[in-house]
Amino acid sequence: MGRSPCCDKNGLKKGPWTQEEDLKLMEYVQLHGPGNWRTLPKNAGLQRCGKSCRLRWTNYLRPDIKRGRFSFEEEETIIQLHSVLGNKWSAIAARLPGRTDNEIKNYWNTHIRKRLLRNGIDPVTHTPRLDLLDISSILNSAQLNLSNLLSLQTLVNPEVLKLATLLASSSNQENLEMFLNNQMNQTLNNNNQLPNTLPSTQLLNQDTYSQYFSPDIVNTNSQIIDQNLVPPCIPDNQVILPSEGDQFRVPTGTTENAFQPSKIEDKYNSRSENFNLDSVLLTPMSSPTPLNSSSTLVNSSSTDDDRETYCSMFKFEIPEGLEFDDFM
DNA sequence: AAAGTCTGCAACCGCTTTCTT
DNA sequence: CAAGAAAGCGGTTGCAGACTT
Repeated sequence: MGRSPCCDKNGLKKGPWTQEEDLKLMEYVQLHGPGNWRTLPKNAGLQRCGKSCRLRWTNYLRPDIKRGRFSFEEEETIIQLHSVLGNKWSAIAARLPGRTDNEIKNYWNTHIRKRLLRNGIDPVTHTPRLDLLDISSILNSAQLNLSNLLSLQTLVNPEVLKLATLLASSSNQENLEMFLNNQMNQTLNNNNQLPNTLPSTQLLNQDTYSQYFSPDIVNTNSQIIDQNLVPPCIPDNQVILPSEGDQFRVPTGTTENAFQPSKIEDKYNSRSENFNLDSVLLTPMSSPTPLNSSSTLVNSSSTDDDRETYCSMFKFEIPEGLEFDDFM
């Protein structure tokens, strides 16, 4: 059988902690150390449940907690980690000494997220928001050629645009139109969030996938940098097609041949000892939108703070040992 | 000055994972 | 090994203070 209940919920106090309660908890923990939260409230003379005590200690009373405003460096770290880890607040907090997951979560929701939205950045995908654009008018009015697409590069999610370029350059304009329409519909269906996954679930199998793309687009799961966090998505030296739910990106500057399986395999086979194909494919390789004064997202009226935040989101590291040009 | 609205954050809720018996 | 509690975690809520009308 399991353990006995941690506490009788009846009659236990809830809500804000008083100074007296804080003192009792601090004194007890200083004497006996944190842990054993089940018996702590009774032993410390607190009318709280153990869970409440644990939260109060870890989020507020712990002596190593750094209080006060987040520094620029901390904010930048949060944004970068969030782009990789998503809402894994505890994982983010583990990399920010003195900050709790709750504090980071609150700061994200009340400050960073709002600023990103204000700057036209999707806080979920960390890319410019596709829904801010009228893709349908682009499709209806403009010739879908390479130069038109490239002229949009400062506006559209660069990954999507690159994929569009890829398709456009291979005389695949019908597919491009379908793809962009699907991106747009998906965006609207997802509360205006720019999707990083393929447009809809019925497309996410190998058969229907080929409606849109030739197999030279590699599944990279490129938002995931830390391989320890996920099962390897590139088994052995195989280049695999996306499966349901997989994410994909195409590096900036990719030509249509760059991701042909043979190219990847050649690169893999000729790798040096420390060349790690997984890390290459798992790492976002784009340096997406040119952040210059003509960008509509970072313009002359943006504050330095805004610029820094925006720029910082796209700092990705290229794995050591990778000659990126060789891939192109 | 009062009422209404917004903002930030501590604390709670409920689900999942880990641990103990 | 199973049952069930503790611990961990992310999402949400409630409230106090700040700000706006």
